[in-house]
Amino acid sequence: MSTIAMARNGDLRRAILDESRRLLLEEGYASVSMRKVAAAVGCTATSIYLHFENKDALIHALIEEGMDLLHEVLLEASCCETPVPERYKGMCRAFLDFGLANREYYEIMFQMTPMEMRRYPTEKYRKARRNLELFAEVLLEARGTSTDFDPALGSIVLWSQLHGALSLIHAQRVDKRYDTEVFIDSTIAHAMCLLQPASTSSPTHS
Amino acid sequence: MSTIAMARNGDLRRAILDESRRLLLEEGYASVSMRKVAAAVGCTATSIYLHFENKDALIHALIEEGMDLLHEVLLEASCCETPVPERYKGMCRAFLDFGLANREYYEIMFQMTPMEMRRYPTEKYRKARRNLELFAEVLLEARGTSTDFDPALGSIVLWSQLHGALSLIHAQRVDKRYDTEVFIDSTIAHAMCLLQPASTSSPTHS
Amino acid sequence: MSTIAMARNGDLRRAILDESRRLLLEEGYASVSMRKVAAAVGCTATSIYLHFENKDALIHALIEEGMDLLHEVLLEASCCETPVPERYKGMCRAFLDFGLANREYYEIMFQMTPMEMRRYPTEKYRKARRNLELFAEVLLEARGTSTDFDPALGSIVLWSQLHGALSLIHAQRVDKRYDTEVFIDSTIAHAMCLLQPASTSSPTHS
Amino acid sequence: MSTIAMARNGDLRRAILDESRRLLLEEGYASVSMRKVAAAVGCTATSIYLHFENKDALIHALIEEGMDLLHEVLLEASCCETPVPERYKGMCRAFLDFGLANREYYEIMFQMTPMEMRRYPTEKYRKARRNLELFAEVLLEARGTSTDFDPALGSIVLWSQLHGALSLIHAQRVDKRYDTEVFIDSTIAHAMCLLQPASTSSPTHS
DNA sequence: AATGAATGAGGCTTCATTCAT
DNA sequence: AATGAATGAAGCCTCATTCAT
Repeated sequence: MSTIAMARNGDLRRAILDESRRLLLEEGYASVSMRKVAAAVGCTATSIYLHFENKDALIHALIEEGMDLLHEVLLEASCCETPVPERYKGMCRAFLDFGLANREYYEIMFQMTPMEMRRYPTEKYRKARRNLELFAEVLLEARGTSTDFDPALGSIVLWSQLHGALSLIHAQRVDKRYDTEVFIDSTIAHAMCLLQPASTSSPTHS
Repeated sequence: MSTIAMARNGDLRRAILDESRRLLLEEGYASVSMRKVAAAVGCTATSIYLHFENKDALIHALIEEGMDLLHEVLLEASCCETPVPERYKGMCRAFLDFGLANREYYEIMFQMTPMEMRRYPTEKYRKARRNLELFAEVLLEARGTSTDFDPALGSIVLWSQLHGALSLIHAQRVDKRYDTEVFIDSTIAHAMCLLQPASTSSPTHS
Repeated sequence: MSTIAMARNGDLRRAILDESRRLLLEEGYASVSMRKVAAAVGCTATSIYLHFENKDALIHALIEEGMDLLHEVLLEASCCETPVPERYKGMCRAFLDFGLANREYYEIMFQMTPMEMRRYPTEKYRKARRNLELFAEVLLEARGTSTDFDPALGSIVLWSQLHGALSLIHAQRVDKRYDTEVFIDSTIAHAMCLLQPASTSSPTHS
Repeated sequence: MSTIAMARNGDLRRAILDESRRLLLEEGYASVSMRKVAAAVGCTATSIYLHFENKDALIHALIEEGMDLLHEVLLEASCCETPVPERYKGMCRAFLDFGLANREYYEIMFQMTPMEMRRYPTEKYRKARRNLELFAEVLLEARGTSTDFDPALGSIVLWSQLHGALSLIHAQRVDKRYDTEVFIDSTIAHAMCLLQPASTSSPTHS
């Protein structure tokens, strides 16, 4: 035990976060218990409380890390000088890839209900919202603002669509006949619609 | 205790299902425990096992009820003779309304991971798939089949989008500045895109 | 369920005993629970109580059957006209074979302490004792009665030795280097000593 | 509750072991449950898990204590300079006395089936085997090694005989007409046979 | 900054048994 | 002769958290 403790060189907080994330990703949310994290990190459960007020605070910290990671990924996809459709597509793909590669991370970030978790502190939500703003920006660039189109609202719609795709994939609800790759491509194709005004043709009634 | 027991004359199974749903709605999945359900219903935990083999079987029964309910709703929205775009829109709205009105059902039906729950028995999945088929049918009617479009795949994409919207609403992740009604309308508007072939031209605005 | 019930043709008591024995032998004592027996037999747990006062009574009945079975086996080995040493050896082997072939049976017959089980009714013990008497008889025939030798006591000593061998085998405590067959043979060889007066040679002190 | 807790100042582990043994002795193995032990010792069931990984680990600890105790007793009986027959007899008696005086230990040490208990860790079996080796040594000294006699095998046969005697006594299966003392003496007398080659001649009395 | 001991609540599940029908 | 509904006790175990050191 002391050897493990030695290895982490004083930065217990860091070690706790790392092991929590590893446990989350490798063994699922149920394995992120104070005891198991402590065991993995080589310290006492009690020690965790010196660095995190309680389990929720630990989870919140993980969520924050996830949000930052996602933000980096999206920033990179959005700040380049590629033309709008490609950039938009790249951002969608970046979001989806992040969700696919970090299932459990993604779930605590976006799937958890306030009921299951003391509410994620409000000030941190702002950080999360930056990601949406990146989507809003590219939508603004593509379609401008009009009475017909609100980029902020559009970004939420887009996000919800991408989120839905990830959510079903994670829950293994997508028909196995379709490869994840195929489904992802169709999802992106559908998301591209948001770059253009709705076609005026069809909806007659209403 | 006997007074409570009196209250549910005879149909304990029904009472268990109802209380489970209520707990699910009011306190979240983690709170649905055999003990709590028993307490809520006014019987022993053991008694639950007379009606359900184990906790999973109880959850599965709820899922099945939800699936049936959803199917009814969608059938009604789909079988009428209204023209395609209206019908399609009606089905989307029916799905969303179902999700909004039955969060407790919806979450166990579509949000739960196989890891959290012994897999939902395969034969029951077939029942669940009927709902997707209704969507596929209307998409087929609207767009036919082509190398560019697979109605079955389209129905999954549609479903995933609607699901994403519900999922974020349930998780209370949608910006409060937007009324749920507004978000729902935009969601449906976006879903309408699937009725038409993707525009071949690149977007015009830059 | 009714088909199974049909199959047993009114003799539920017999079916219960048969399934209990099967469960005992195939799945171990822990699997002999009223519910499991009932499930195996295709009736209600309650029904068992119509035929057996309680679980102990059911176990007692099994024990009795076991005792009878063992008695048959020993009778056959003892009543023939073979000369004493062979007959004696045959009886030992019959006892050991019975124990090897009916592990769980054997354990409820001889291993269970009164603590684990309401005491086996006294009148039934008499039945059990018949088996010892067969051993006593052959010992009497071989060595007669003297101040040095009491056949009844000798039969208990013999029985305890054979029992010890079976008990260790059942508990898988015999060194794996020795084949069960080899160990059994040595056991019998040692048991043969009882046919002869203790050698006067060695024990000097005391 | 605090008064009981007071009583065991500091050594909870010891108290748990002691109370487990007492329960084992007084109520049998089936009654050794985490809850009962906790109640007897005056702590929470949870607390037991601070000292023992699970129920098996607790039982294993008891077994180990028993093994050590038995080894001490046998060592003392075997290391003295008394001549072989006396020494051998002393060891037999020591083993039997240990079993009589420590039924609770003895039963978990030698009676328990792997099915009832996750297998006793292999490395601890080595400790148990030392006891057999003491018997093998004295048999070797008495009879040497030959094609007719394998001291190791002989020690197992001896052990099984002694074990059988104890097992029947514990299960209260020995006819009450015979005093335990008398039965024990006969057992030892029979065990003495192992010190000498089996007589080659067939028994004389018909 | 960290630990070890302890707790109380609660998780799912199985059991033998009873009672009214 | 048989059932179905129900119970209360108990099984093992894990959790987040606290407190004294």
